[in-house]
Amino acid sequence: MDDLDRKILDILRRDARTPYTEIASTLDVSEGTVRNRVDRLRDDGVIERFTVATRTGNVKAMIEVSVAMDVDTHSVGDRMTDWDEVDFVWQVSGELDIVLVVDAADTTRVNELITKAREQEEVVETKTRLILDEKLG
Amino acid sequence: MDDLDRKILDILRRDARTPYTEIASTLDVSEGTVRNRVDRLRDDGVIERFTVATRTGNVKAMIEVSVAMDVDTHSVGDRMTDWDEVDFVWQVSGELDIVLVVDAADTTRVNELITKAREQEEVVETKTRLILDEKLG
DNA sequence: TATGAAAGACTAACTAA
DNA sequence: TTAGTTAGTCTTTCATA
Repeated sequence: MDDLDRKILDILRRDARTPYTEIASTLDVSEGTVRNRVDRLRDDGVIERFTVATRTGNVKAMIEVSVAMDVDTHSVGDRMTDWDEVDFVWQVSGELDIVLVVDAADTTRVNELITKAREQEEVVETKTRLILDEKLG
Repeated sequence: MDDLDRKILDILRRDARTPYTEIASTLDVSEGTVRNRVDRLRDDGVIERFTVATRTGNVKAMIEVSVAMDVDTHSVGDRMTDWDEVDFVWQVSGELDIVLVVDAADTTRVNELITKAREQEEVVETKTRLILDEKLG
């Protein structure tokens, strides 16, 4: 991970469809260099995947979920990855155990997701926070 | 947004480099249809951007930040987007105002980021939670 | 790093609902 | 009029030297 790698990643983060040729001329290296670097970054797991950032609904939110002491948070979390409108499921340290990042049509749908979370027998508490604005680092 | 759109998005979310021809044959439509749909989804803002999910460090964390009553959270948040290792800056509702999603080399670096956040004069409180595991929805 | 070959994406004209 | 298809062309990526 040197400076060139970081610059390539910056460009890809903003637009992963930028052609290697364009990245190359921007950074003043050859197309092959960019391609080799990207391949290596992928092999090394620095690039986890090429993906799309979407906004299918009008409301993004974090639903924080706390599960009972004696249950495996992973199995609860795994189940939630299958729910519609759930973009990410994070296992986190701290007060609550799981954070769902969701992208829903409206607040009613968010509410339905909260209800669904609360209906899981392992879930003892939820806290929800709307994501009012998102900016790229 | 019909079922075909959703299926295309699912595929792209998992691998945005899947060729249109491959998506097309998986979903039993023509390559042109996939391309037209993707273009439209992009124009409509459903696809915000093509990007890479990265893990440059070994520790991901949420740093929650609370700012003083009388300041504009946006200006504080905007400043933080420029910091290294910050992937996202969210303005959120609820107890704290801003969530930084960071990807740092180690916990020492996370700690340095927390310190940096606390050094901002508008910041009155921080809470940090490590992201122990991340799964795609 | 440079080049030719292969793969993929794009243009535009056409068809069907 | 809108969505889908197809054929031909152009661009990007890939493999090799």
